[in-house]
Amino acid sequence: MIAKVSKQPLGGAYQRSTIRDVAEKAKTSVTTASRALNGTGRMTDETRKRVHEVAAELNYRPNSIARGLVQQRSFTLGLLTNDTYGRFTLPMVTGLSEAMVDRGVSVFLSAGEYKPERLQLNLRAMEEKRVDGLVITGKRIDRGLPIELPPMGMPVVYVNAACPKGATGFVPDDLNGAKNAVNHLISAGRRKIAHITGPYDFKAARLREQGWRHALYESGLEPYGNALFSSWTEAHGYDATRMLFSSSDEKPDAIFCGNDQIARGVVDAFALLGISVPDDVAIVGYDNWEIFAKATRPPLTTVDMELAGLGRSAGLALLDMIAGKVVKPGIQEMPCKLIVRESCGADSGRNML
Amino acid sequence: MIAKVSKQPLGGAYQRSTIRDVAEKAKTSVTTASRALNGTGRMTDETRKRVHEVAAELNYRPNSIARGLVQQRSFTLGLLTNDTYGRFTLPMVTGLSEAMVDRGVSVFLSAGEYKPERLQLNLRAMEEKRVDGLVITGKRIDRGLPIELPPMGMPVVYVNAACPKGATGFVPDDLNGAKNAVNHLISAGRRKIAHITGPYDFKAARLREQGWRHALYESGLEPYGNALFSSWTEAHGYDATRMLFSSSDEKPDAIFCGNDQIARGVVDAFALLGISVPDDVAIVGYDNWEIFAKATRPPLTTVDMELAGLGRSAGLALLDMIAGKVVKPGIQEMPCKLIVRESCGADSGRNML
DNA sequence: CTGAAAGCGCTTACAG
DNA sequence: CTGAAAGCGCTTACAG
Repeated sequence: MIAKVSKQPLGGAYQRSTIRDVAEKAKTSVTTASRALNGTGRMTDETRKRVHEVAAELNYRPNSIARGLVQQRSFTLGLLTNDTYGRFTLPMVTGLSEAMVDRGVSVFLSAGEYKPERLQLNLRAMEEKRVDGLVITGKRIDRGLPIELPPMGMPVVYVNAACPKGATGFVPDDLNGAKNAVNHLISAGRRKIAHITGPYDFKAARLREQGWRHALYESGLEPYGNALFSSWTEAHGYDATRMLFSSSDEKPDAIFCGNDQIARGVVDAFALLGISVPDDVAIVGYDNWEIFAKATRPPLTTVDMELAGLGRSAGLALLDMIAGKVVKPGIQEMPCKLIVRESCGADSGRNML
Repeated sequence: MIAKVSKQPLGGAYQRSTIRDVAEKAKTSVTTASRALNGTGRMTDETRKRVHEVAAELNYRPNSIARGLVQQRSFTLGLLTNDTYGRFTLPMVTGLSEAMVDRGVSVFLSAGEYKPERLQLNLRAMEEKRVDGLVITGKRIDRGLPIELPPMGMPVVYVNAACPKGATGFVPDDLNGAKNAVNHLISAGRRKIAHITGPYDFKAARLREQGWRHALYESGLEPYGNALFSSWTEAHGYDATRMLFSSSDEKPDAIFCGNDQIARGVVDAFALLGISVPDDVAIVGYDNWEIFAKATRPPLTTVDMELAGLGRSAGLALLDMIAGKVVKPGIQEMPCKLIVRESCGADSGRNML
């Protein structure tokens, strides 16, 4: 016997079975069918089982639109971002959407919209879709999105973006991420540790620089010169390295880099200079952007910001807010994880926390 | 006077105004308000204008859930992908979602779900949300997604993924993309053009190889040896180049690479070999993955698959299918675009079509 | 333990 | 030109 799975009206769209179909076939009321399917109410196991069987037979899918209308919940979230390249957004949204789908919640993505009007248009579409909450995410922790939120009431969570007072936000703990990285170099015996990083104007760059200083200070070491702030590019790592090694000063035995692209530029410069990594100089990057970190020769030891976990935590917090629970406001700093590969001369294959 | 924008019930969620509020305040029936807002029906301009003013005053947002219930349309799309890294998905989804938001349609993203059960779970969530259609996308054009679609009726479009018979799909025209790239090298005076690319097992690799052969054939040139198929990695480009240049044979004066990572490896190998790019050897990559193409020294001439356009076209086709229009089935090959930078020795700054 | 009925916020024949 | 009423597919007091 073949289950009746579809009723195809002439020329119309695919027609799904409704809860009425299920109720009729299971010889119960719609009320009871609804309760059986949702695991609520009290009824004989026999009734509940029968309803479930019929639903499976009819390939029934509850219409979440109808449910949303009565429950005043859409079981959807909106994600607003201005991170066009997607470097930060994608892992984040992966973690978010995986955690959400397990709870029956789907995520609307608004990607690559960097113009304020476009962002606003997206927000309006999400308002009309009655998203239950909003995740706002950016590519730097010290900038908000140019967007005007709907007047109060809609739960919002910020990820890797500036977060208004009283709101809830999640960012990577860059200070300690950097400290751990530098401590790793120190414990591997390095003493003259330089720092090449992104623009001073980025809070992430300043935090990582602080982490570098703190770790050295705590071990009684001096920083090797000042941090070299500039752009987050390979070119900066490359140029800064050539500059560092063209002087006649005492050379560093390690370089902590503000991101993996810079680290890649550093390693490439050493290759051309004939300086060996990690024998002569140890390198640590930041981001664990695998397409760089793994392709560099040698592969980079680097700090992973655990962006998927960030997305996941933000989503769960948002769900709590939606459920009416009180969520601690303020910025939550989530731990980063050092990924040890070969560029720092320590045991590779071993991951330190 | 301050517009009344919210009614905050005690402890409850933010309460929006409904079409009833608008109708009452504009002193019309709900029917008329609905028609005024939707631009349908006939009525005095005066009435229509009044309704719109009141709606703006109340900061009214039509409840697309309620509308969806009666129109049997959700104005949402689902995107299913197994491209965890997001290299292909992100530009695609950007193009898709930008085109959709302008038409009032939002996109559910299911990212990073590579396990069949997870994909299936996502699909079920989207069925329950009553998405109007599905975009299925992958990272290679010769593989489908391990997913069982709901029995007939739901419009589906495939992007950069294998596409079942009778379905509609969009892929980049890799054959002509490669031909154009090689023709560009030929017109720049190169005659001994080698090809280093990804695994033979990938259709994209085979198509690009064919494009290379065809372009050479049409100009009466011989391919420089056989294409070197292996992995899509920098390491392969690096190793293949060292091999090519360690033999005593006549050296190629150009290398067409199957992707930008390979091209990067090739250029890096030349840097260490002391061979000048583009003076001694010209290089063309594939993908226009800017993080590679622009950071390579010199920056890469490369083929852009116009993934955003692919996403956009797929979305528009899907909308047509949803509207009941007949969409030509089969695979649509979309043109690629050669981006000229400095690695091929032609005028840089000029983009050829 | 079970069900009839109201209602979520819209749209759309149908009637005037 | 305008409106009263039915209905989309559910959930949930309320009643028995």
